Amino acid sequence: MTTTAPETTTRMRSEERRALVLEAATRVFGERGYHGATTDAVARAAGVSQPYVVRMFGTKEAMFLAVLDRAVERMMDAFRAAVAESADAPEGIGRCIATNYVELLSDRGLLLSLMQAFMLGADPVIGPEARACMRKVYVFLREEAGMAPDEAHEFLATGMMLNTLVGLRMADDYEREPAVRELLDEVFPTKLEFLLSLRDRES
Amino acid sequence: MTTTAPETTTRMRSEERRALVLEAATRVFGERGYHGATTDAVARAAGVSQPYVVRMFGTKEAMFLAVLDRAVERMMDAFRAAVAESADAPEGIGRCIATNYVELLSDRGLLLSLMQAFMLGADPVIGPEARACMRKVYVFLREEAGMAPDEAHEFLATGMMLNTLVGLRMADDYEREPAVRELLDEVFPTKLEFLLSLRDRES
DNA sequence: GTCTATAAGACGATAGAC
DNA sequence: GTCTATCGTCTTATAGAC
Repeated sequence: MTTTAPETTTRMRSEERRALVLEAATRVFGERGYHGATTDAVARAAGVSQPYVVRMFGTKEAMFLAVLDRAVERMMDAFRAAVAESADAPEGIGRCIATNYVELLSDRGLLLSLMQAFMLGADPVIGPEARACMRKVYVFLREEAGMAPDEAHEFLATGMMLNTLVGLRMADDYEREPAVRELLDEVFPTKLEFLLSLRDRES
Repeated sequence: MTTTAPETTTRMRSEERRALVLEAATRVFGERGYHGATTDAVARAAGVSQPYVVRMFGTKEAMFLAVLDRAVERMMDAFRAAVAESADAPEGIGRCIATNYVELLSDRGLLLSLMQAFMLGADPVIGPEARACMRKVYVFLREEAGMAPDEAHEFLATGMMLNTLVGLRMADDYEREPAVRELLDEVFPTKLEFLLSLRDRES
């Protein structure tokens, strides 16, 4: 309403910077976990100063919750897109969502940050928030994606396994270990090439 | 060889204490993760002093690796017992292992410590060790349990999901959230009572 | 809005008594 | 073998300049 042109520009740039830091935080949290990640590492990854990222979110904990919120929001967006696509797709809705799910790995750390949160159920602040994320996903699968309980269960189990294998960096052993090759060939039947390509990117 | 009676007694008590600390460490690492756990918390859980637990393992990292080793060893023991049992069991070997798997939850933190390690694939020391654990389990399922690749895959996926739901403390919402109730009823069809009973134990 | 400097606290590890 | 005391470091968060 009273928004002037310069003010809008500033706001936009500010939000862009925030998005940049949030993305860097997603990567760092995904890689090292909540406690292992430092605000300094996030700052360096985003190319800003450490006190600045703290200022931006107030506390490290609030920053993690923001990362979590963004992650689950993006995930739901991808799922919703998959449901829309699957209307005129020959393969089932499950496969359709699964394909989009694996592609979420492009957003480095997104699925891993979620997974890291899932391991902190005992935390008094992060725990409830993480449980809410899981509920959100399950309710989506049941109500919007129209899965039966056992379908949703199987879908979630596969997702957790994918996340775990990515967190483990199991692809690092793909060439060296025949058993690993067999496992990954089984788990990522179509998207293996994509997965292996992710290894080569920076730390 | 030169072992005297008193020395043996001392050794035994010493190993018992070590086992006690290892068990406490398993609980603490499982709950807070590698970085979130402090040597002080482990010490308090074991009822000894903080410098003592550091002395015992040299470093926090070495202590975590010892926890990891014990965890995977206990898991394989449980699996081997299940395979032996399944010889004259009507249900498949998968169900038999799965039953023993859920009962591993009694050893508080054992499965969660493993899962925490799986999220640290990027760590230069813990990462390779964690991948070795996963390989060990997969090779066991394929070669000793006689599972086909897709059976082993499904078994692992279910296991990762169980671990995740336990790490999330999803059972805390069982009564309050109908969706959670539905999910847990689906995932833990026979062992739900057992799972819910675990909630009530101390922190 | 973003930085430098730094305070305050937590943590892993060591020294040394018993 | 186990403790108390403590050092040095790392880390979050604040103060304040620009």
